[in-house]
Amino acid sequence: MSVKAPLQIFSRLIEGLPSKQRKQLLNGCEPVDLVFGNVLHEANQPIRHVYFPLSGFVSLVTTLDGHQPLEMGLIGNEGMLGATLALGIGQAPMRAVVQGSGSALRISSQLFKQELLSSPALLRALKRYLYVVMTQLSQSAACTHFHEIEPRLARWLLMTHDRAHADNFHLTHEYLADMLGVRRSGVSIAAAAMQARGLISYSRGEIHILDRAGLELAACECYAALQADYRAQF
Amino acid sequence: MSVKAPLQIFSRLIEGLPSKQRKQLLNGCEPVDLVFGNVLHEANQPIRHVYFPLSGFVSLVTTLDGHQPLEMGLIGNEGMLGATLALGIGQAPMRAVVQGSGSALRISSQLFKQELLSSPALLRALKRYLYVVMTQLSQSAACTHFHEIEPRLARWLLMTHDRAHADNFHLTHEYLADMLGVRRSGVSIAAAAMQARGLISYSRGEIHILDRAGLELAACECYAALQADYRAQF
DNA sequence: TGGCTTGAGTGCCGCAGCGCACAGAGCTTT
DNA sequence: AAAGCTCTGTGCGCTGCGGCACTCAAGCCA
Repeated sequence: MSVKAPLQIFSRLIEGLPSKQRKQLLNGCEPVDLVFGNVLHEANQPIRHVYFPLSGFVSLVTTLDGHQPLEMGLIGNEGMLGATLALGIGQAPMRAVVQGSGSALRISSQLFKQELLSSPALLRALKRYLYVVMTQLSQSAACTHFHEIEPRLARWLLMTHDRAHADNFHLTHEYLADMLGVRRSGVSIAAAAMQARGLISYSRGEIHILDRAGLELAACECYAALQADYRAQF
Repeated sequence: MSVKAPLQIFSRLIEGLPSKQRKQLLNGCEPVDLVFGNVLHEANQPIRHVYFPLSGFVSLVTTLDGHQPLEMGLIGNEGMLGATLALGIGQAPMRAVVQGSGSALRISSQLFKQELLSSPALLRALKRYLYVVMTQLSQSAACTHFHEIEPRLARWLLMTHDRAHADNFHLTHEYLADMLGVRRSGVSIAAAAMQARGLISYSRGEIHILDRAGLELAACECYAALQADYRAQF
C-alpha cells in the first residue's frame, strides 16, 4: 500500500553540492516520514521547515474560492520545499501536501538560512531550482488550459512514477481529479481508456504502471518540456 | 490611438531604492519607446536588456505547440522585465511582448548585473518581485482554468487600465482572445455584455473604460488577490 | 468614388467536460 | 453474514467553447 523505497535514495539537489558544504547541510537535517495527506506548508503561512523529499513526494496546490484545489507542481527527490527562502521570503507561496508517502530530510528555516549564507553552492542550486519552478508553473498553466484530460493524466502519472521510484502507487480517481482540476468521472473515463490500451492497470486506488513507453506517447509534450527545463539547469 | 502618458511616470520598483543606489542605477539606464507588438524577450533566449516600463506595458506569454499564445502576466511600471537575473539566470522564462505602447527605461544585462552586486536594496527588490511573479503565475493558472470569460476579461481590462495610466487603449477582440486563451467570438460576446451594462465602450479596437467600479464587481476575485500579493511585498 | 482591409456581430455544428445521480463491486467492520 | 463504506462505471442533460463561415461597418488607399 505504501511506497516501497529502494535502499538508497538521494536528494538530487543536495547531492550536487561540494562534499564539505553537503555534510554541513546534512548535519542540520533530520530524517522524517512523509505521510500521505500531511500538509507541510500552508499558502501564505510561515515556512517552519525546509524539506528535501527522498522517496516521498509532495504536490503544490492552489485553491481558488469555492473550487476544488488545482495542482501546480510535483516535488520529489529532484526538488525541495521552501526554496523561496533563497529570495528572503519566509512564507510559502502555495499549499504543499504529501502525495506519496515516504521519507524526506528536513531542516528548520532558521538553520537553513544560515546554511544559505555559508554555502554559495547551495544558494546557487536554489536559484536555479527557483527558475525551474517558475518555468514549470507557466508550462503547467498552459497545459491545464489547452490539453485534454487523457494526455494530462498520462503526464501526471509519468511525473508521479518518476518520483515514486516504484511502479505502483495509491491514488484514487477522486484524488487525481482534484490534481487535474477536473471531474472525477472524467478521470474514470480517461483511466479506463488507458487501462484498455494496456498502459496502466488499477483497482480501488492502486495504480500500476504497465507500459511506461506507451504512457510517454500518450502524454502531452509538456512532460518532455518539463524534463528539459529541469535538465537545462541541473 | 497611442497611450497618452501623464508627464511623470515612475518605475515603482526603482523609486523605492535609496537615492544613491537609485541614481547609480538610473545612470546605466536609457529611455526607450515601447512599441506595440515589439518582442523584448524571447522564451529561453538570452536577456540582452532589462526593462523598467514607465508608461508602456508588456505581457508575458507562453506558447504551447500549435496553440494560440496564453498570457501569464502583465508588467507595467509596478514591475520589470529580466528579474531572473537576480537568480543568476541570463535567459528569459517567457516571451515578452509590448502590449501597450509607451516608454520604459532599459539597461544592458551586463551593467545590470553589476548594479545588482553593488546595490543590496535592488537585489532585495528583485527577490521580492520574483516572489510576486511566482504567486501571480499560480493565481493566473487557477483563474484561467476555473473562471469564465467575462470575469476574466474584466480582470484583464482592470489590470491593463492600471498599467496604461489612461482610460482608453487600443486592443482588438482578436488580441484579447489570444491573451485569455479563448475564441475571438467568445470575447465579442463578453465584451458586448459589458458594453451593454455600461462598463466599457469600444469600437474598432479602441476600448474605453467607463465604469471602473462596475468592472471591479464584474471581475473575478483574482484581481483583488493579485493586488494583495503585490502589496504584501511592496 | 470604389475597392480593399480590418474589426466586430452573429449563427451553426460538434465536442469535451461539468453537475448530478445512481448502480455495482470490492473491502472493512461489527 | 450482514451492513456499510469506498471506489469505480455509466448515463443524462447542459454549457462553454472550438471551428468555421458569413455579414456588415468603418477606415484606408488608389
